[in-house]
Amino acid sequence: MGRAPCCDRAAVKRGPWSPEEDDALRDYMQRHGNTGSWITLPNKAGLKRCGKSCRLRWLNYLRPDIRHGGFTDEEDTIIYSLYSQLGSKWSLIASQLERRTDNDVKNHWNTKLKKRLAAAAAAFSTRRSPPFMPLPAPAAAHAQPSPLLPLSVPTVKAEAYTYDDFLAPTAGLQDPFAAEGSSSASAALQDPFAAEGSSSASAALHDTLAAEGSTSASAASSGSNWSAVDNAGGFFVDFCAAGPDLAAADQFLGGFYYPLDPTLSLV
DNA sequence: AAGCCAGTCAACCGCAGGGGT
DNA sequence: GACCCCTGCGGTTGACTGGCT
Repeated sequence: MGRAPCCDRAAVKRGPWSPEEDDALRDYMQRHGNTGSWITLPNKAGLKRCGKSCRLRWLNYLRPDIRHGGFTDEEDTIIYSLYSQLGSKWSLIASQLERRTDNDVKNHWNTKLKKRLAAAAAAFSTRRSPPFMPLPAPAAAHAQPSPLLPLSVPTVKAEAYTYDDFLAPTAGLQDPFAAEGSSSASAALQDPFAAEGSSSASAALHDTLAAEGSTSASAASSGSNWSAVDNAGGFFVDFCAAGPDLAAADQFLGGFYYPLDPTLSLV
């Protein structure tokens, strides 16, 4: 037995909303706002709709402060990055994007980004074996939540995101290696490229890959590994707690998609 | 012109969790 | 603590559309 339906299905209209219904809901919300409950709103607004349907229609479509479609490369980058950290926490991801709904982000991921990611992974796997994993796995797939959370992700930024944007220490950032007594590991995790003598993370990544003549790079220090694998327009960078021999990824900590050129897209 | 197919996205469904009683 | 109500969320469905044969 399932839960009782929230409303009488025979008495309410379902399916696509008509312009008249949109007008009625929009007019009601503009006059009164949602001061009461969504359950009682349909009656007050003269709608033969379920309250949940009204809520969804307003939040995902009629609300004036949202925009649809046309995701920018910058937004795509943020979505890739946050998905690698959070998994399918669409409301959290949407909260990092201006005027986007969770439903829109979810649809965008399922219809476009996921396919681009799969295509990039397939293209990569035909060339060589990745050092650890070619794609950041969703957080939900890991037994432990990423200790890198909460993220400090800028929501308004004109230029491409850099390595530092996503891993800069924040007040809430925990040092995953502090308990292990390692003083250098967290520093290495925060800037594994610093040792390369480069002033910028992207330049260091470029240099590292160029020096290796390779499409991937990795490094290990006392307690952490990082690895980067390329695709057409950037790199997937993963961070893992090192295993006993420092060569194996023991625990996935986080990762992000790092676009070397924001004007390029995957695939 | 008709049928098929894939892509897109609005909408639905059911569950989880918070708050009130 | 148990129960109920309501909201929020994520997974899924299905209508619609455009391209292709």
